[in-house]
Order: sequence, then structure tokens, then C-alpha cells
Amino acid sequence: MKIFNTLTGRKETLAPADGKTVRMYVCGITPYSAAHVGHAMSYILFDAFRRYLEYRGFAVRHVQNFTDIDDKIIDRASRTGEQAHDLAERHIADFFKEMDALNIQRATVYPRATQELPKIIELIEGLIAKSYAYPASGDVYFRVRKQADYGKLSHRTLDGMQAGARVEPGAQKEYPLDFALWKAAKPGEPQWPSPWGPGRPGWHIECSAMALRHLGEQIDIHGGGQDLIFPHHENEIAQSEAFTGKKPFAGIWMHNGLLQLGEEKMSKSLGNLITVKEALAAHSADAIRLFVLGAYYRNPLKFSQETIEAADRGAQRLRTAAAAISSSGTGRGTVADAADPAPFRQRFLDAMEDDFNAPQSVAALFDLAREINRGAEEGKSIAAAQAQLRELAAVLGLTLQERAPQSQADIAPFIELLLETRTNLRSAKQFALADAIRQRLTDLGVALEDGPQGTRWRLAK
RNA sequence: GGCGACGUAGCCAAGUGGUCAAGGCGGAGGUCUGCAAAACCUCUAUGCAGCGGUUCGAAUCCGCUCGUCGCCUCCA
Repeated sequence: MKIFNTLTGRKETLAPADGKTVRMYVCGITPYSAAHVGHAMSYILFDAFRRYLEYRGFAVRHVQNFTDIDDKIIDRASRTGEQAHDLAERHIADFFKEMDALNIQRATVYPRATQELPKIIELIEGLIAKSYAYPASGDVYFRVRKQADYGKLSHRTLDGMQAGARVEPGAQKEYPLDFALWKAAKPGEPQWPSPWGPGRPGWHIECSAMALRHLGEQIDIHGGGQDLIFPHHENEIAQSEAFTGKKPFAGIWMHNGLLQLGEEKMSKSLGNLITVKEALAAHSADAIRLFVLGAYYRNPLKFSQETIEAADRGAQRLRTAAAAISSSGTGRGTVADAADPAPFRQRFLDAMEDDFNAPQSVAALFDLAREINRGAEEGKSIAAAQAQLRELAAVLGLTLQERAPQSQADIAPFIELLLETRTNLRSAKQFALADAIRQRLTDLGVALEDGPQGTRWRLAK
């Protein structure tokens, strides 16, 4: 499988060291507020990527962090009067709930920054010992100029960055672009003891520590949104490679494009967001996943009401095909052969192998759906094709389940009673009454479809 | 100011040197149906922001112009 590597700017073959286990680190969230669809996009993409790797026989060790201590959390907590820790844990719990609802597989490990202090301190000490870092009044900074290849991921130079630097040079820094590994605690802030006094880790060091501790010194894939390339991932490389002396820290750097709402990226700081919770209230997980996977992961994607609704209908189309019944079941069909899913599977795989081109894989699924529907009309056997559709859809994390299964079980007998009555009315050519029942059910979100084998119903959306 | 992307049909979005420019949604017509829905069939970009250039051949490579976005500060 070939994957585009941000570091080299080329597609490269994914080849885990032991040939079997892919060690993948994906940057997680800072849990100070609700997750939005942009986060969902990133995690849906990496989830589908992981599912595909597993489908192809790789084992995946997937680590995703929580930055559960940082300025924003402290800030938010001080305003609400909540403990920083409680605030973070509350959002982490919500995050899990929402990711589960999106059918995102749990990572192997979810380390939290606040639970990795020993490793973080070990790293900082090591960097100081090698003079890659220096303490200054309780802070510790990374010496950016000490590393000749600093900037290689984001393809920048120190001079270029200084030109338009908006960073105000900290008084303690030797050089304006040096970044904090450790921040001295201000009064009242959460703090941990360290050789440089009480304080807390800087943003970037936690990820290096967690990756090193949970995956090893050299990992296969490091992923996240494109907005993390600089400074976050650049700094992670700097720290990790300086500490271990081994390059590359990550074999492939994989970055997803950002979700735009209107003409700007959806982000917490801009406040133009739709939360995952809101999205899930109105749309199925399949629809949200289809929306995300319908675009190439490295390109920006525009979110709009119209687009997500298109995904709703697309998801329904796939479900309908997966549940279709061949007309041969009625004895009408005469064709003995079966719909052949093999070419569609091949297209699906070829697309995924070439830099995880999910939109082309999705297109193959839609074409397979058409093949199934056509086969059903012609009375072909479609069971194998439907099994293939479900299997490949599952690789993308699509369930093809109708929504609201639990309430469906409860209301099913009542709906069926109504359908029975309506069927009798239709037999008696009482169409006005029959249509009235159908209309009322439609208004309540129950869609009816009259077919040669009787009336089928489903919950709409 | 520096760096990096992008601009493909009404909308979303693949394609990135050579049979027909994927797929979804929407729209038009048709088949089926008591009607509807679903499904199926046909159609919906002689053209890929604009202008030059390279090439036997370009949406696809190069240059310029216009427009949009991202990063350079927290951010998936």
C-alpha cells in the first residue's frame, strides 16, 4: 500500500519493520470543549485507514493521546469553577460516546498527558543532557538552532519563519523560535514536581513521550490534521530524534485535509462549528462517514447542509441494495446466474492501495449497489454480491443498518398491524384511506414501499 | 511578508500525459406501480478559473494572471 508522506512529499510503500504490525500514532484532542465534525473527520479517516490495514492482514497498534492539561483547559476550568482534571475527564467521556456512535474503533491505548509525567521528565532530562534543551527560570526550552534539519517536515527555514513570526519572543528564550518543553506553574495552576521546579509539560513533548513509551523509538505512521504539521509535529520530530538519536522518528507522516464550514476551516477558536453531537442527532453515522470518505483525505472538504443530506440519501441507497430481494424469489425470475461482485472488489482494493483513495472505493460500492439492484430485477442470485457489499462497506466502517434499531423493535408490531389494515384497504380499492395511512406514517418518519412481495417499511433517514 | 495547497457539471467530489472526464446528491424523460416510494434505463462538463508555452497528444507538465483556502499563535 502506498501512502503520501508529508515529510518527503512522495507516495511511499507502507512497510512495517516486522512486516506485520503497523505502529500508528494519531494526535488526539485537547478535551476542553465538545468535539466538532472536523475532529470526527480526522478520526473517521484514520479509523477507515486502520480497518483497511486490518482487512489486509496487518495488525495495528494504534495510540491516540489526550492532551488533558494545557492553557485552554486551565482557562476554561477557572471560569467555570470546575477542576481542570474534571473538566478534561468530562469531555473525554463525551468524546468516547461520540466516537462509538460514529462506529470508530477504539485505539489500542489512549494515554493522557497527565499520566505520562515520568516519561516526559525523562525525555526533558535527556534533551538537557545532550544540550538540546535548557532550563530558564523554571521553564525548559528546546534549542531549535541546535538541530540542523529543524523545519524539514513543514519545509520551512528558521530565517523564513522569523520573517513573519507572530510569536512574541519569551524573555527566557535564547532564541525566539525555541519552544517550551516544560512550563513553570503559575500560582493556583495544576502542577507536577520536576527537577526544574513545579510545573507542567509543554504541548509537544507529551506526544513524543507517549509515542516513545507506547510504540517505540521509531514508528510506522504518525497522523493528524494538516493544522498540526507546524509547529506541533515539527517539534515532535525535533524532540524525538534529538532524544533517541534515531531517524526517522516516523516512517510516514500522514495528514488529513481540514473541514471547512463556509469558506473557513471549522475550528474551535473560530467558533464556526457543528458539534459531533449535533451532527449525530440529525444524521446517521453511515451518512457522516460517507460524507467524509467521499472526498480524498488530503484535500480540504466543505461541509454544508446540502452535502450532508446528499450523504444521507447515498447511505440509504447502499442500505437498500444490501437489503434488496431478488425477483426470482417470487418465481418471476428465470435467469439462473448470479451478480458478480469480483470486479467491484478489485476496484475497491486498487483504490485503497493507492494512497487510501476512499472516494474511488466508495464509487465502487455504489456501482456494486447498482449491480445488485439490477441483478435483483433480473432475478439473479444476489446474495454473494450483497455479502461482498456488506464486507467492503464494513472496511470503511459503514454498518448499512437502518437507524434507531432499539425503538424499531418496539414499534414494529404496531406498524405491521397498520400495514395489514392498509393492505386490506388496497385490496378493496379503498385507495384514499390507504394513502392517508401511508401519508400519516410518512409524516411520522416511517417510509412505506409497496412491491410485488408485499409492503416493506423502514424508518426514514 | 514567508511557506504550502486548491480552482473539474446546479451542489459535493474523483481523475493528474493518450479508449468514454469516476461516484453521490439534485434535475429532465422513460419503465414498473391503483397512486406513491424504491429500483432500473436514457439524458444532464466537445470541456476541466483565464491566458500563453512544452508535446504527435494536457484537465493532467511549465510560466504568468485572477480567485479561494491553510500554516507561520491554540487547533483534527
